Amino acid sequence: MPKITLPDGKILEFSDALSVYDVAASIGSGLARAALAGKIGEQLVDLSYLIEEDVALQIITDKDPLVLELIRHSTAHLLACAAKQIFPDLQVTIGPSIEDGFYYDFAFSRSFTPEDVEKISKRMLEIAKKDLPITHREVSRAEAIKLFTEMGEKYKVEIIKDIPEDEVIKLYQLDDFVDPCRGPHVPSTGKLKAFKLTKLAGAYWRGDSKNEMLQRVYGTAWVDKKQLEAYLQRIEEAKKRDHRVLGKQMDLFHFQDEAPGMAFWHNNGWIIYQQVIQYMREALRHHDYQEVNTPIFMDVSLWEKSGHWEKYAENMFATELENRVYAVKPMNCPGNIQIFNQGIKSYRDLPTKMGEFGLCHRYEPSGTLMGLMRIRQFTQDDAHVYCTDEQLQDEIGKLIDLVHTTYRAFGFEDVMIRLATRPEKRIGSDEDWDRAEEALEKALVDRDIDFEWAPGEGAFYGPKHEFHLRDCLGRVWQCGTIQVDFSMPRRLGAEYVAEDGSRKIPIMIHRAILGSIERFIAILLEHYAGVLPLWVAPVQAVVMNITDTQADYAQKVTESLNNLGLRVKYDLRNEKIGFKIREHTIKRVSYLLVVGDREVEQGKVAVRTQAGKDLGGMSVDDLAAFLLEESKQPSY
RNA sequence: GCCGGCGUAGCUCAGACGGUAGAGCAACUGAUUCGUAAUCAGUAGGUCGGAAGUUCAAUUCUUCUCGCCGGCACCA
Repeated sequence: MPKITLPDGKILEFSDALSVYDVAASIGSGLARAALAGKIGEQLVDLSYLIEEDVALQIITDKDPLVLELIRHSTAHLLACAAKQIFPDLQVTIGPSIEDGFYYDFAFSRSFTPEDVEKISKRMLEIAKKDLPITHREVSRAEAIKLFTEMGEKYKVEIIKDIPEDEVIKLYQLDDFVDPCRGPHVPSTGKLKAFKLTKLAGAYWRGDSKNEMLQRVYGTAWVDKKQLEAYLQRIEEAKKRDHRVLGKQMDLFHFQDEAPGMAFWHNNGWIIYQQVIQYMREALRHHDYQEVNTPIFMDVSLWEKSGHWEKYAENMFATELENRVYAVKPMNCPGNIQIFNQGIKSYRDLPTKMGEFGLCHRYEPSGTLMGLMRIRQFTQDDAHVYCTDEQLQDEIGKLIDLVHTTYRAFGFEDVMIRLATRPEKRIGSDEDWDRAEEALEKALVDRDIDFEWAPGEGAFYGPKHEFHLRDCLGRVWQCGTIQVDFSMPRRLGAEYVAEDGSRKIPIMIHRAILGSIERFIAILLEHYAGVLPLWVAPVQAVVMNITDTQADYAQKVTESLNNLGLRVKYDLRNEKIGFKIREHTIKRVSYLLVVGDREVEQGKVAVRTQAGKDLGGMSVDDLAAFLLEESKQPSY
């Protein structure tokens, strides 16, 4: 006699066990038609789920945000079903739902071509149209293994063998396709109304590069066509703000074949670069840092001492000259310690904070390079804090605050934080790692900051906080890090004289806030779609004349603004004003200043924002004051 | 590094049973002097990423290679 509590508190009583679908039908035929699944407690269940006891039940329809995951997962099954029908000798593996969509990994004797994907997609549409039921049954482990062994699905057999003993094995059936799966799924293929296969890619079996590579087909799925279209539109829009596209439009930087993973910075881009560094430089001063600079490459012996040569050499560039091997720095820390080591340091000198805008080179695998986001030559806004045991916690806390202040200054609120712990490849004792990890965790907990654990992802010399920002397509990139290191100072002989006269080894905190300046600029560009805050914008305004008559005036206005330290250009070309406006709008110039006879007469300029807003006529003095105010650096 | 796709004018892209290529924009020249997202006309511009092979002939086919893009693995 199940008693069913609905979300509105209403209680339905039934004399016999019944399915979720039956409950929906008892409420109304419309609901029965719209129902896609049920939610019992926190658990999503199939419509066919049999309710035998008293439960709190919610009927899930396509209005519910939870349904997207369900639809995507079912669409992945649909994909596998279609693929298997077209290529009977391929093997299926896994196919989960992911953000915005799903994928399915297949093992096949040859590679899929885009045409294959086209065929599969067509078949998917056909099966969806037929509105075939998606059913399931429970089987024993032995039965499941037997079935998939007979089918030649060795990956499935492996998966089944890994399912915990006490878990029931359910086989979901969609047309002739059977897949062991936890479910739940939508009740029939007709519910899958809006999907599209999007990408073809390789992926290692079980995510391990030692295993064979499978073929992954990505897709996206939504509850209706309208949402699908909106999503595709969104992706198109996002691509327009790709920093690589903006880099060309705004004339910021370029890459060329001879220097893979290394940017050529043009004047406009370099202005951004310098503005960003300038801001950080002043923040350093404000927070009692020194600023230093160390060599780009040094004898390999130093890297042997630091542990890099053992743990990190495969990512380092090196060259042999004068019978000695020089390694190009992938990090600034060993060099930085050399500065700390000059002269004798007292406990009174601690904490010592040394910042360095250090140019690093890392030999990144070719397949990972991506615009400015992942490159081989970049500058870090690096710093090292040398402190005592007692100071450690406090210093970490200050750094977390500084990271947040800085991100806010650049307009970022959406920051994801991870705590990466000891990796397999590491130096230092387990006790040190314990202390370091605890200190990092405590700093976050004390501040009530949400974070995720990233087990095994720390640096080889210490655990770290990772601060992640998103790019325009939702990919997250690590920017800032705070790393606690007990090993490097010892290895490289850093020490200070303690109060009792003994020599002690300081703890070192490595920290980068922006991370790589290049990556940060890429994210900054995408975040603002190129329309940067005025204080970073490479061209803050362009003065343009309507006809030749105002050319002198335009030049004079430009000059007077530039004399105040603003970054203003003029455009006196013999072009219509609409043409000039369009061009500079595309180049993301912040303010467009039009001067015609009217403005010359009144000693004014007509001001228009990049977004096309007309701010009307302003006197040159008023304009200057306005621009100067807006181009002030944020506080630090 | 691995899987797949791509590489043609400064940019965005088209194209060719194998017979050495085209558009728009940009550039240049001229006309036009114009009020808030493209004025008109003309001119010039390419070892079709690089190397080798097949062929009478390769930018097109094959192999290798470099680079870029999307994923995967990696990302101290």
